Amino acid sequence: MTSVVPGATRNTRQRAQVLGLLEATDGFRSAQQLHASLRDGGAQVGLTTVYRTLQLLADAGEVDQMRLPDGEQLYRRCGGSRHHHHLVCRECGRAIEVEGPAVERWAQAQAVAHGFVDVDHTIEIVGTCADCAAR
Amino acid sequence: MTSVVPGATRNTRQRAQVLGLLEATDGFRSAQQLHASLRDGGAQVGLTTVYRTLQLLADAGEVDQMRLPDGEQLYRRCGGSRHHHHLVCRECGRAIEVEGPAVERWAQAQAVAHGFVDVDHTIEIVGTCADCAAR
DNA sequence: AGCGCTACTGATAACGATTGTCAACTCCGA
DNA sequence: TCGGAGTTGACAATCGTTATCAGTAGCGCT
Ligand SMILES: [Mn+2]
Ligand SMILES: [Mn+2]
Ligand SMILES: [Zn+2]
Ligand SMILES: [Zn+2]
Repeated sequence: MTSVVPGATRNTRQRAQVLGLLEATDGFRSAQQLHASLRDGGAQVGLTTVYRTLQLLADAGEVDQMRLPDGEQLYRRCGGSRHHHHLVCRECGRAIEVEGPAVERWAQAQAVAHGFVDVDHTIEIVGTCADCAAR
Repeated sequence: MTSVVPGATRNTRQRAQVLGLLEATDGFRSAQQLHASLRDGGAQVGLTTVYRTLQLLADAGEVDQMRLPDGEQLYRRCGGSRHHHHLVCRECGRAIEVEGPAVERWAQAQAVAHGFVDVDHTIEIVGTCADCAAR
């Protein structure tokens, strides 16, 4: 069942192209940016399909999602299956995956201490990368 | 200059009403929810003004902002001026302010280690509170 | 290889939260 | 009290995302 998109039942050209572009891209990109890149590259993919495929990939844990201050959704091919967070450049979108076992435990402990269950968390570090700062 | 909204030059009835409602509310609420509450309470305030006032308060650090998974913005009267984060109930919006000096240092250290400058971060813990879990 | 079922696609319309517009209004200092 | 600049609010516009739905094309089956 070697499917391009885990969870989906059919392998389509469009899904392969979206995932292919994500593989070749580092840093977070929006659905619209990805769609534009595909069209520019000659690929024939609808914007709706890009959104749908990204949602499938996100649900399957194959891509990470983050949100800009203005609410726009960004996507990025996700490294391993290990739980992690991101250090993102606010200028160029470059993203570095980071882990922090201590932070995970802290978040869980805070929630439990207040009687919360089914706990989740979002942690994002934003800054300007060395390259963009030098520019 | 005892203004209801720090940074603003004039004290208006509308701004006082918005801030007054926030004072009497615990948990995160959306601009539209706050507007509806004001109208229900007989207050005469436009939705646009509610948005603008919330933005002013957020810029002044008087309210905290967070975002639901669907992108909707939520606001909450912020306790002290100390930097902190929130433990939020996904059911009822109840919010508890939490601090974690170790987490702050971790985020800063991660960024610096990768050459990032002008670092910021967002940390939110989401779960179901004891009351909502019991329901 | 051919067939048929149905998942999938995509142009388009709809949606909904937020922001822009601008004439009318009202704080507030002089 | 007056004047004008900050503020308001009904309404229009924006824009990322989702819903429609008729047409298309994977893929299991024979
Ligand atoms: Mn990742
Ligand atoms: Mn707070
Ligand atoms: Zn950068
Ligand atoms: Zn609750």
